[in-house]
Amino acid sequence: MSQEPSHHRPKTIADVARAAGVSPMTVSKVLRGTGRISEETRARVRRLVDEMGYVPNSLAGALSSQTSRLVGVLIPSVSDQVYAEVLSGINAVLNPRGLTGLIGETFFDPSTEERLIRTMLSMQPAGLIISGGINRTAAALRLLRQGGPRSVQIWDGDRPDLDATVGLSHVAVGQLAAQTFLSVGLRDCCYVGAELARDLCAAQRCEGFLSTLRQAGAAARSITADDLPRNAEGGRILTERLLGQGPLPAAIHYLNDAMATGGLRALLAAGIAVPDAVSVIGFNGTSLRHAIRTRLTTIEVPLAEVGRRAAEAVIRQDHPAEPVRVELVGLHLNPGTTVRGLA
Amino acid sequence: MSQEPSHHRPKTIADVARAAGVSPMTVSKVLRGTGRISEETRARVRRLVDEMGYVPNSLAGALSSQTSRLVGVLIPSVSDQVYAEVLSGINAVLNPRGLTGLIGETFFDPSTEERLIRTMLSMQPAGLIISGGINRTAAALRLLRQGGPRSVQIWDGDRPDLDATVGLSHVAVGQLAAQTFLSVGLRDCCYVGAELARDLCAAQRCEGFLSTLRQAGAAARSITADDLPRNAEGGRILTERLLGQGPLPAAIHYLNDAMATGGLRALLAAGIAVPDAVSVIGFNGTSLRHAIRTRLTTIEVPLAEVGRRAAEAVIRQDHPAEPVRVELVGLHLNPGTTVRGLA
DNA sequence: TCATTCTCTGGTATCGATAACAAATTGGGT
DNA sequence: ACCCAATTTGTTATCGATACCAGAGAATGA
Repeated sequence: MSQEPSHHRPKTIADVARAAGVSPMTVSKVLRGTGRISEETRARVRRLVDEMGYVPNSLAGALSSQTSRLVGVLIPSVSDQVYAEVLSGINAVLNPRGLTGLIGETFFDPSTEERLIRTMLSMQPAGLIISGGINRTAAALRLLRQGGPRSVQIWDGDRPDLDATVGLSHVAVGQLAAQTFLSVGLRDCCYVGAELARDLCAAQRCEGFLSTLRQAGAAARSITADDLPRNAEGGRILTERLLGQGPLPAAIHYLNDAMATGGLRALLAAGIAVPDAVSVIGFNGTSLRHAIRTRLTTIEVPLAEVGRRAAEAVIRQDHPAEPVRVELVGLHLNPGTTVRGLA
Repeated sequence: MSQEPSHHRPKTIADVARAAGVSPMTVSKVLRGTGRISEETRARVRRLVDEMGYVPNSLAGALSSQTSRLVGVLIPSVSDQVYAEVLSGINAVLNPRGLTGLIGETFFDPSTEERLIRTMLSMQPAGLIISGGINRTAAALRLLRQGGPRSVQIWDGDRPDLDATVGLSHVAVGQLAAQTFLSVGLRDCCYVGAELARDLCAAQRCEGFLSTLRQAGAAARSITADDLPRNAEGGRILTERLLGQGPLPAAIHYLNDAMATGGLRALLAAGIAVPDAVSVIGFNGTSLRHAIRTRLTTIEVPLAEVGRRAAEAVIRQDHPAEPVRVELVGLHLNPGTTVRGLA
């Protein structure tokens, strides 16, 4: 509706410089607050920048200065509440500092992860935050170690990797669930999960759960599937399968709260009382803390904090060759109402 | 542990070219599959690229070719399940095409949004996807219209804006909730929400809800707060406030399912039967579809589809100056069990 | 007065890739 | 043998900013 017919060439720093009667270098310095520029020039340049609606080309800037304001973030899935919370914590640290997150979803697939790492690295990010608990390809590891930007592993604290690690011990989660059941005298327990072949963190929780029970002489088994989703529906189906397999366990630990919720539905539908007949513990489902009537007993982790600390680690400016740093976050048992006899 | 002491300068296309005995241009062509290169050279270059672990610098590539493989995405919050689903849909389209999303959270704040738009534009993205339902600053609008990349508004379909819009009619959501209540004879209704001053979409749902009821001669009110979170806790607090304000409404429509869940808890805690004494309708809480025992009646929107279609719109290569395109997605009433007398 | 130090500003080369075009090579066809 | 076309490869300029250093004035000190 106005101005030049169209394609008004995007403004460059040179346009601003010309308008302000200074050199591009001076404009650059004003914009970045480096060097010594007189207050007068500074004001004039800033006014021009505003008036002209000049937006710097940070691709060019990054190329020239060899430092970008991008941070790559690789997580299994953004629609999984657990990782979304972590992502939110990451952003809370990056954003105020002018850094922007490049987001990639691996869906627990090593080759997808490798492809994304390659893509991220090609954007010359200031750092990389990558979810652990996945079987990295050799090529992916090579790429990360080739003297690229600092990389931080999150989530999996049992197998620290990359330049730093911020996560939790998934083995400890399984142990805590087992000990909780044992502490109230439940000695026939089952782990229910999906995709354990790909999600090594879930596999560790399962392993920690089963071995703790067995060491205590309790009965321990698991029922899993690699082709079912790790949501309420998957939990429902696996629980129905479990119900069809003969005697009921006294307690069930689910891969996550979504699956536990589906499981509870299946149990209730089958007329099995929770927690009187079967006790249930989930894992980390933020949105279900406040569920209705039946409050799921679950193990919680400070998800946003994992993200924040990972982001802080990735932008830290310390000696690059220092030993691998590992930070673990704590676990919290939310008692809920689905474990019989729990305080 | 090996190789050069450290700082092995990252490899460039020139290094690969030298090793392969060809010019950088040839390597570039092989890597992008453009131009005509003999099969022999092609194979040699590819082998070298692999062996050397060369990763292209796409910042430099973008600067040179004036087209990046970045798409900016601005949503209110990634930890809000609703927007996370949308983001997931966006990624599902971008990722397979080698595009990467730059993520920014506005938290419904116009000045944060403006700052993020500026940041995104500085990365020369191929396009921008921005959540609507927020009072954009004049400066933000100016930036977007200054002939930058194609921008697509999502979520808010009532006030189309930018180069294209993919969303839903929030007014229609409110109307649907109202009509549902009216259809079963509930004529004293209340809207419960938070942050309506900033989230214009929620405000429209409220408006559509109240005005539909009033036009039908039913009693309609709302209780909101701008300083409460839009989650279960906020829902609980506001519902308690509502309970303290005298006579109970016959039906409540909540801003989202998280708030509705908190509200249900408050109602049950106060000994108020749902749906016998009070009926409840939520909005769009994907994780609660399968809730336990009490299944929330809610209005659902194909969230991932909104994301997918927005992503498709942003990468579409059609005439840039075509009229604003608007795509609306449909609403779906999930009957649940919290509306008395609903089929 | 002149050297010296600050303060402020600008010139030049460069970051790593690609667009556009030019050149070299090859293979027929007559 | 020669020319034309097709195929393959290379040269040069450029994208928009910044690092690095040089240079011009102004202020200070002796």
